[in-house]
Amino acid sequence: MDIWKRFGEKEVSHSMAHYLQAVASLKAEKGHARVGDIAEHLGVSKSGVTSMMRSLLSRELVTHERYGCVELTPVGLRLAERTESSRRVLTTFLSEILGVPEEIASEDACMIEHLVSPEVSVELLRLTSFLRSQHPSAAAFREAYKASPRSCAEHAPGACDLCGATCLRESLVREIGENGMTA
Amino acid sequence: MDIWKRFGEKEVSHSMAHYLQAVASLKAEKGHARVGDIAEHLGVSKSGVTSMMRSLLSRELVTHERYGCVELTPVGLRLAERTESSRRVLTTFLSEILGVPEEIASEDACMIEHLVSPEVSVELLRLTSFLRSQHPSAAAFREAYKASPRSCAEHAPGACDLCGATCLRESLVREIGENGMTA
DNA sequence: TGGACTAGTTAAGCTAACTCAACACTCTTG
DNA sequence: CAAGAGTGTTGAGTTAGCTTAACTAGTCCA
Repeated sequence: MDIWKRFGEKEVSHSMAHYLQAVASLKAEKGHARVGDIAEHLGVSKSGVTSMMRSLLSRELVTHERYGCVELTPVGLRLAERTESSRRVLTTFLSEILGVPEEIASEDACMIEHLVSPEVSVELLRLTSFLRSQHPSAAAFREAYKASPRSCAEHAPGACDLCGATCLRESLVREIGENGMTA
Repeated sequence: MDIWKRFGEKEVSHSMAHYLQAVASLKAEKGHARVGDIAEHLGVSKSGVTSMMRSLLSRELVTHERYGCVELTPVGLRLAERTESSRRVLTTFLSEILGVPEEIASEDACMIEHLVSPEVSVELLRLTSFLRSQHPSAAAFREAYKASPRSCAEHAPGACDLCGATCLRESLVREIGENGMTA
C-alpha cells in the first residue's frame, strides 16, 4: 500500500546512479573523471556536478578534493557496476527477446536500470541466456513464438486471466497508436 | 547520451501516476475519491494531496472543486488504466515467468510501472501469455528451463557474450548475498 | 441558530536536483 | 613570474513534492 513512496528511499537516486556511471565510464575511457567531463557527459552544468559530488561525497560513494579529479570508492564502484550490469541485461532482454526496437529498449533500460532489484536482474539474465541458447527447447520456443499470434484473439474478455475487465493489449496498443507508432 | 535526463520529462511523474491510480481505485471501491481518502490511501498528508490536485488540475488530468470530490478526466483515466495494466503485466511476468518472490515482484513492478513504454508492456504481455500457455513448445520450455543451470557455468568469462569483463551473474548474486538474501 | 466536529485549504518551510552568473583557483605560456 | 584562459566553486534562484501548523468551509445536531 505504501511501496510507491519507497521510490525515494533507494540507496541511490536515478540521478546519483547516472553520475556514478558517468564517473566509471570516464575513468575507463580517459583515465580520469573531472567535473567538466562529467558535466559534459551528462549534459548538466558544472555547478550541478559540484553539488552532486558533495552529496556523493557525504555518502562515501566518491572521493573528490577541491579542483581535483573524482574517484569512486569501492562502494561507489560496486553500485556503478551493478547499475551497468542491470542496464545491459535489460537492454538485451528488451531488444533481443521481446523484439522491441533498439531505441526504445535502451531508453526503457536507462529509465529503470537502477530500480530493478538484483533478484530480478539475475533471473532476467538467466531467462535471456536460456532463450538465446542452443538448447533444443529454446530453439523450438523461438520458432513457435515467432509464429504466435500478435492479435487480441487470445485476450478476448474471459479468455485471458491476465486481463481483467479491460483487455490490456487493446489499451496498450491504443496507446502506442496514439503516439504515432506501429505495433 | 542524454536519455537519463528524460526521466523528468515523462508525461506524468512517479508520484502523479500513483495519485491517479489512487483516485481510480477509490472511485471503483467507494464510488468517490476525496482528498482525505487519497491521503490515507497513499500515506501522505492532506495538504500534500491538495497541492498535487492543483498540479493535476492544471494538466487537466483531474477535476476538483474546492471541498468537493476528485474525478479523473478521460486523459487522467487513460493514464491510470495504462499504469495499472503495466503493473499487472510486470508483476505476473516477474513472479510467474521469472520466479521472483512475490513481494519483490510487486515492489519492482510498483517502481517501474509508469516508466515502461507501452511497446515494452505489450510485448511483455505477449511473451508472458505465450510462456504460460498450453502451446507444446511453451510447455517444453517450462520443463527445460526449470532444469537449466542456475550456476555461473555458462557465464564463465568468454563463454557468454552478455557478460563483458566481469560476470554479471556473479556481481548480481554477490549483491543479493550482501543484502542477506538467497539466490 | 449556533456550537462542535470533520474535511479541506493555505502558508511557511524542507530537500533534491537542477539553473545561471559571478567569483576563485590552477596552469600554461610569453 | 605575471596575465589570461580555462576549470571549478559559490551563491542565489527555481521546481517538484512533500511536511507541519494554523486557519476556514461545510455538516450535523440540539
